[in-house]
Amino acid sequence: MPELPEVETTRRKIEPLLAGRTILNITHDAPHRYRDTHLAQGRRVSGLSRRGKYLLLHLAAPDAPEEMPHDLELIVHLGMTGGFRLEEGPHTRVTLTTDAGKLYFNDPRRFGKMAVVPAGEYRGMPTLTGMGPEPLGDDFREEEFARLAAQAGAVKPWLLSQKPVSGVGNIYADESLWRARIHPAQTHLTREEAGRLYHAVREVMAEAVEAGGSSLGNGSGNYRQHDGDVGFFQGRHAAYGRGGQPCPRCGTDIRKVVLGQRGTHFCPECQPLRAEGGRQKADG
DNA sequence: AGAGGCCCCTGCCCGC
DNA sequence: TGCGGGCAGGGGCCTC
Repeated sequence: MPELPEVETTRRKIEPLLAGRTILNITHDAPHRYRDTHLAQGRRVSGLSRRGKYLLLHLAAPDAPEEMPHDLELIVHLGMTGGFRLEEGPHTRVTLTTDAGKLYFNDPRRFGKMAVVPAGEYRGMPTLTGMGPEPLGDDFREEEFARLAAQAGAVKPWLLSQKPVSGVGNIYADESLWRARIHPAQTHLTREEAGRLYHAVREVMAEAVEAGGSSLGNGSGNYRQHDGDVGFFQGRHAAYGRGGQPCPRCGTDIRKVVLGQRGTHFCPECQPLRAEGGRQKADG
């Protein structure tokens, strides 16, 4: 369940199960995917935060006073199919045992990753190191976003890079571009286009978080929270997954193409590709 | 420096 | 029914 709204929903959902608990052990059979998890043993989970699509479990020494900052973090990335469960299943990859019980990490495709690191020490994790601002935070500023967008190549792969803004994945990139009426392959956004996209990203992310994210899949239950809850933002998708269906704004069939190796959905009428005509002087 | 391609994995759906 | 191909919400690494 892996874009920002799904990760944030996961964070909120598992926080009551983990906050204040002591980790007794973490077991798995893939040391290269789940690194140094033994370091979490005996630590107290002092809080759960999120950065982009990464979940961060704050790990404090057992005897550390409340006011002392945590010194280790368990970083969790859900990949494409990762999620937590209360019951063990055929795709359980990691078992997390605390003094309150067990929590299982379910991940059919095994793209998910975990690592225990010193707090804030993200060397060797290029995406986390180069992560752009949180889309719903005060650090995400329209002027800076527009400045970067003016220099960027195709806008959708640029959004997916996590550099201009964090947490945007394939669904919310398509939805944000649809809302901003910008073609996914548009390069060098104008100031007006960048402004529309900035606000679209913020709106889409805020609405999706409030909706509990998007739960795709065919009802078989792959994409849901540990307690069985599903998000309902998928019912509001205007472009993503709607190839061949009418655009909610103009009725033209949504087109599906491949861009940057990712399925990409857009309205050819509302989101025309603007020709990069006569070079303008970049004197600003 | 930065963009594009390929790879990591498994499951499911579709068409033949 | 069986099987091959294509596809899937991500990101790291390598190559130009």
